[in-house]
Amino acid sequence: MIDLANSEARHLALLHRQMIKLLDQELAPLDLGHGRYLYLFSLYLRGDRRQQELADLVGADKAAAARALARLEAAGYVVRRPDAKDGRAVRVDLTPRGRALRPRLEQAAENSIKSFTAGLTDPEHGELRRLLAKMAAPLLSTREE
Amino acid sequence: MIDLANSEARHLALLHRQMIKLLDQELAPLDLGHGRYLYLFSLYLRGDRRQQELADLVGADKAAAARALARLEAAGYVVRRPDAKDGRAVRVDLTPRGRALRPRLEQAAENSIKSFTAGLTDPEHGELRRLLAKMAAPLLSTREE
DNA sequence: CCCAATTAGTAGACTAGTCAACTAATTGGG
DNA sequence: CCCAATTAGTTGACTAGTCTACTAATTGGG
Repeated sequence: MIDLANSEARHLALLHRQMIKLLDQELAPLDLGHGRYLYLFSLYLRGDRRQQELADLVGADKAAAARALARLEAAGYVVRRPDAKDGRAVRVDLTPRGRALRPRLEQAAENSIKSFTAGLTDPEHGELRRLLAKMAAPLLSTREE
Repeated sequence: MIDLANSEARHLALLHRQMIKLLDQELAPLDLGHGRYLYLFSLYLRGDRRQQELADLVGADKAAAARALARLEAAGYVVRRPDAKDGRAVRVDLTPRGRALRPRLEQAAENSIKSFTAGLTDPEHGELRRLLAKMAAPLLSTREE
């Protein structure tokens, strides 16, 4: 009951906001923000997906995904076109420009994570990854790619 | 380089959003949201603080703090009045209503954290707390209460 | 085979965070 | 002792998330 103000809720919020700042610094030169880059990573794993699928992979709301992908399209990184087989769906794929971005984007993500975990030893970093993955797993449940 | 889309950046974002949802569910009956309750915890540690001090403790921007505290005042949980000694500053303190909220708020926070870490064993939960605190420490640096 | 239920996407209102520009008060060094 | 620099707070523009309500297309059971 004591020290709840100092608990994981507070630290999690603090660290997430810190991660956002680090990411935004790295991503700004690429005309990207922290709300958009994960869609590109999902498309690097496999392209040509439905919007809803991307929302699930990123763990965001479909409304958020729609807005993020519209901005990625405006930036020329993806194209969205109606699905030939399903009149409701929109298919999203990388443009050459989006594909060409990959190495720089991977570097940016790596730099951010390096700064983020600078205070931890390597084993601690590994343990953190494990714990976060374990907690996140049920949230991603069946939708894994 | 592989699996960056699955790395801590993504899991952290996912988990933070999940924590926000759990908190908002618990806090809604108290007329509170996840962006406001931490100011109350800071005031439970010690009341009658300047706004800037509270922003630092919570780890938020002074603009965010100003808005959050204005809403807490509107809800009747805190009062804000000009500092007698410093004409720039605003002092914030709990109202009786704000003080009376404490047990319910502590319960709400505890419930949220319990759901949040439901997938971890107790030792894992302890280790997670330790790692998050270690990373958050430099962000809170000198401003500890 | 048709209509009810489900699903994909969009749009609007809301929360909450950032940063930058501004005002007003305070402070400290020459 | 005064003016420049700093500090506290507010406001506005922006990002990004949520939820709800809506449209339109698809599907599946009777």
